[in-house]
Amino acid sequence: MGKRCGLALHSLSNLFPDNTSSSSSSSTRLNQNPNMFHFPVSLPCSRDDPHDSGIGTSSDENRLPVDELDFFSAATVNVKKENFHADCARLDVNTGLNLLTANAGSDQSTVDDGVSSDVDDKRVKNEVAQLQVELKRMNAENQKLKDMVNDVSNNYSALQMHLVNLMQQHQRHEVNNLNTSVSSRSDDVSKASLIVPRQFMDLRPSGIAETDHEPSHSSSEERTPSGSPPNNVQVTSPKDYLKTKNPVSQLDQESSSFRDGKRIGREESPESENLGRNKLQKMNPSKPIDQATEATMRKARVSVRARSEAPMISDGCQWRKYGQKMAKGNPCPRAYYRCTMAVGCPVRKQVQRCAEDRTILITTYEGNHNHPLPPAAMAMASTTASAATMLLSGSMHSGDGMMNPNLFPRTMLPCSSMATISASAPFPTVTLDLTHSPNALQFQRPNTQFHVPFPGQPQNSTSTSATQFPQVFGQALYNQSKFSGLQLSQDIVSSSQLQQPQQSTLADTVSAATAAIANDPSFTAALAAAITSIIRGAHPNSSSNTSNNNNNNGNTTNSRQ
DNA sequence: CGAATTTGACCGGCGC
DNA sequence: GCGCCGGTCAAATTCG
Repeated sequence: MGKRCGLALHSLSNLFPDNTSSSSSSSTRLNQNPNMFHFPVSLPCSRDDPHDSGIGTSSDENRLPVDELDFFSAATVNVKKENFHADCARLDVNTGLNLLTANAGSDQSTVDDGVSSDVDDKRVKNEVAQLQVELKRMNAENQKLKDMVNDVSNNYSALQMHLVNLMQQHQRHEVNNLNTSVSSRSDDVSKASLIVPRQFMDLRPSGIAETDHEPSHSSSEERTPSGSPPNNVQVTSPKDYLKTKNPVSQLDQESSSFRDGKRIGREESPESENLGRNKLQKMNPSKPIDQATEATMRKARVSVRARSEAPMISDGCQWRKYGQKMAKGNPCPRAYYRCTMAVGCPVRKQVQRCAEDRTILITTYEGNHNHPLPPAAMAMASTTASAATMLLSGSMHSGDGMMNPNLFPRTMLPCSSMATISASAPFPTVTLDLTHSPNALQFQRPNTQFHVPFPGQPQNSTSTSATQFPQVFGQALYNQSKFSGLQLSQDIVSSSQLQQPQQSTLADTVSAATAAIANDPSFTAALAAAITSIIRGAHPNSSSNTSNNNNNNGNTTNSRQ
């Protein structure tokens, strides 16, 4: 978790450009804590008037992050007053507690100077005492932050449900059509694409295990996950993708999957294991859901479609090619890579060009890294994880009757705008499509493919692989905010893209994207959603991942011989 | 010479 | 049961 937070927040915190602030003081504060979890903390207190905060010290004034706080000023005025003290504490936490404390301590010690010759000792003691107090305060603040995150999460869920309902109402007639299509499902692929059983993945930690009572609406028309990417049929295989409950840990689940001795043959192949497990689950519904969950989680994939002349998208990770096959229905070979950044890392990816448009490179990621990732890789990983979370979390509500499962794609996906849930693969696959024009937008009904383009993606643009993910990143935040029911201007995404040099590294693009986002008032919404996502364990590089390392390592090492 | 890639073979799942 | 297919392995080959 810490890693995840560090990553996401770091990137975000870096976003706060000094240029956004008119005063140098704010920038100073920002610089002090580039890695700090400022976002939630600063919300209430932020803003321009340090004086109101009652923190009268000059140091406080200096520390005030004008710009950062400005983002939230409108929305948090009341909160500010109500939580005055808490805000003060937050300021202390954010701005560098030690400095403030040290100053106060020194002041106090100054008073003591005439009393004793042990001024230094007393000063130190005072400082220690104050630090302890501050530490307690910080702990309290942390707790508050957790509460805030929970609130955001709850709001997220509520808004999401509300949005779904609204869209359902507006699209009811279409839903009827969909239902008709579902009932009369035929072999026609186009029809099948309309059939969209709920998504079975629920990455939310708090997520209630979604019970899947629905009959299988469809099975995989194609076994190739990315074999026919252009047509992302939005169908899942309910029975294969058993319900999941706790995302917390995808990795944990993955690693734990090695416990059962079900594996036969190649034990290092997670895919095989999962397939077998899924199958087993079908046959034995009474089996603990955990196994099914594990299988589902492991099978979850994120596919990225991007136009690129490069043979492979640079995503910050190190990969080794271990195979290449000619996939059926695609003249272009499919290359198989595994992550080599750590021994036993279970992450694999497939790279293949689109049969219809060979300028489109389809990269499909599977699994979670069991090792720390470089910033660039983390940005990508978090983006894809966020995308998956955004889409998949929507499934949670399908079980409560709030949403017609068949409606899911038309409601959720348009909102998520950048991703699709593909049923063309035997595994739940989130497809991030970077190949569509920005104007083809979210609420535009994506025909039979629920292929939703990135709003900020230039159409028909041929870009280097390195330029793709920044857009994804910005889009991810955009979608996060949107999915949370909050509005984040698309300008953020667009501007972030504009700031991207064509040959920039992923880290640079991420920074640029985040910087662009920082200029938008609704940035907080995006951050809130992102944080929520992180807290929920959507981030691939979570501490839980680390805990899984051992298991994963054992897994991969269990080769045939 | 070590590392990375290539490529044919192998394995398991799945449909017929 | 058989064949197809996706995915993986590992020996052979290539590269730096």
